[in-house]
Amino acid sequence: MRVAVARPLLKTFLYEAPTEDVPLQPGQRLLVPFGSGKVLGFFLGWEERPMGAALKPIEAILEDIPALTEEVYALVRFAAKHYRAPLGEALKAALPPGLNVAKPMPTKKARVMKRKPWQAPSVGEISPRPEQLSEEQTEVLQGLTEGLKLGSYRAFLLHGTTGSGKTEVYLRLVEKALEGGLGALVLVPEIALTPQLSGRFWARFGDRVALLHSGMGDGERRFQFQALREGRAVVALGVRSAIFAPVQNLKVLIVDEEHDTSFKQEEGLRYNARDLALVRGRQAKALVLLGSATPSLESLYNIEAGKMRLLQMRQRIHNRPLPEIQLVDLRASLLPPEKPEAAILPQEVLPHGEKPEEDAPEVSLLTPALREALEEVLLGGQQAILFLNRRGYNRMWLCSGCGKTRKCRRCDICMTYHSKAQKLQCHYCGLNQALPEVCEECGGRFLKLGFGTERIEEELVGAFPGARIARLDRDTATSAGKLGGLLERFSKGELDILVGTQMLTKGHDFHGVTLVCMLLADIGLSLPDFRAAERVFHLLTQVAGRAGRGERPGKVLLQTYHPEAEPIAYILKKDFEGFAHMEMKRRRMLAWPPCSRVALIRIEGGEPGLAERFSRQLAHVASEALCRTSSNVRVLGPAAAPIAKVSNKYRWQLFLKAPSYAALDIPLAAVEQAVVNLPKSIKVVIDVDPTTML
DNA sequence: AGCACGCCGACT
DNA sequence: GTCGGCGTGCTC
Repeated sequence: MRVAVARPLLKTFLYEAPTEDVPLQPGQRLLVPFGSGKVLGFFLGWEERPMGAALKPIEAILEDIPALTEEVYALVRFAAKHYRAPLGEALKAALPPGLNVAKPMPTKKARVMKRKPWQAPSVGEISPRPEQLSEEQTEVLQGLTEGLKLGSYRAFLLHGTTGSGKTEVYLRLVEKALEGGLGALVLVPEIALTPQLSGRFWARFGDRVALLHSGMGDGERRFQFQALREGRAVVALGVRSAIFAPVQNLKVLIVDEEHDTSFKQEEGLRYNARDLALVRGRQAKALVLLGSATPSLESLYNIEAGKMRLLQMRQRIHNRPLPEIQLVDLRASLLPPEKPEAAILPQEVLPHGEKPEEDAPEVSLLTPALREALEEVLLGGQQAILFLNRRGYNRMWLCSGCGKTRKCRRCDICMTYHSKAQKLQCHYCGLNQALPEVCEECGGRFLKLGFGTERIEEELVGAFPGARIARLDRDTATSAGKLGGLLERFSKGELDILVGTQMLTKGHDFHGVTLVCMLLADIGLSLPDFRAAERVFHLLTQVAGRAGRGERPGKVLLQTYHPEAEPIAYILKKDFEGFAHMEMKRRRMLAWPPCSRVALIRIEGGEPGLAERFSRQLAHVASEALCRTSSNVRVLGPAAAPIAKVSNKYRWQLFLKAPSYAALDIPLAAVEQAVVNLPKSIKVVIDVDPTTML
């Protein structure tokens, strides 16, 4: 019998079948002897023993009913092939903790003995089921219901402005599915699976919903998985790995915030759950609904190609106005007129090795315009969200003597100063370092440059002593409980101002918020990634969307050094279509996705020269393979990765850019073959359809 | 990924 | 003279 072992090996293996006649289904979990030990394996199919081959017998069958349903098994096979991952490793990735190890499934008895029924988390304010839907909601839902009735594969893109009531559409669609005895799967971004959202599903569907979230304990996750597998739960709500959930009779798949990058798994089986939702939907003859206020260019491309139908909701519910967006030009508002560049340079973009002015004026992101707006909010008893996509206090410490910044000794990255922990921290590898008094190299004193959320919080507390202020980022929301607690306090009006990072941007529905400020919109604009502009545009739209979701209209302050930059200019015009057209034209011209297909090959090694040498070799191998074909695939690079060293590994990378997915196969196969002969100290990662080039 | 086998430095 | 470093190679 053919078996895939749960190891990162491209080969599969043959074993002696059990002597008695046992029915086995593809994907069924086995225990097999492998090398000197025993490992988890997956049954693939029956196969004759080759002449003269000595095969080991399998050790045990770990389950009677396969954890992986036939449908999920087919999906994983597709994913393993598409993303070029070993099948055994991919199958393992599709299983919840506890079932992805070489042990039998825990017995029913053990499960009954544990865990009282699952409790919905404490949630604060939950919007009740509205009696009446908006006109647009009704129309969209009608289109979806008709699609569902057809019982064949259909894909829709719901482009709904922030606050237009997309979540209610999802809930109603799931209701429809359940009425028809059908199962549903809802995927949300990592950070958006807040108590608020799960609370709404729980309130509507009770324990017919299984929640699948990485923040849950292993036992809980397995329990939820089993509830789906056994049909006790019929709706799965979860983050990207929930794409493999064993929902029975699956006929509705929903991907909320489909543009979000957290749907991409960045290790092992590097799948994109949004893309796999379309594949699974096709396989299951189901309806797939992708929703977003800022659809990805990939989805817009699919609309153009007629592969998906576009549904739109342009109005906010109750016809609430979209927030007014006001530009705050940091160049004008921060600077002493006689010395403009002095304040800009040290704060953000300091060219390599250049010394900043020592007498650079103290600047603050609490601009006069923002202070004024905050005062108004506080006087009116309303709430404000301040957004800054960077945690910590200072972005970097720079020696005024020698001009060098404090860098992580394991990574090619400036360390961030954290005032609460009194540490310098590397945001890439997590390394902490005690604070140096003066520069270790020249004894110079440090210039403490750049802003993080900690610094903003401190400034706020100083500027508005009476206000109730809290910070929400990875440093304060260290657990699901703390995150929920902060969100709940804010939602109940026990806080006036919340300052935070991305965590604040997604899916939250705070009705008291009338002011949102993007403290520094420029972050991310200049990343060397063809999606940089799209990312910034998405982020700014999402942030702006948090304002004015209640009775009172909202206002957004957008602070920037680059008001002319395209994503920012289009945000100010509230012109999604304009941005999308412009960006699509650019992608087409430069042949970047979605107008092409890309694979990234990253080569990591412990010494700088090693990674470089082998990346050149692999680039050569790819080019050679392409010489023999007529396809116009291009090999870009190799070049040092933008962050050239992470955790003491030097990183080089090259790209393959192809007109179609199929054209990537020849060069990738050649690279894979060459990798086998590389020394083991070199790590090579192939990322098909990468979401980030860093 | 594990795990074993196999050749070169600091210790009982 | 050994214990052990991790480079290389294999796992049905």
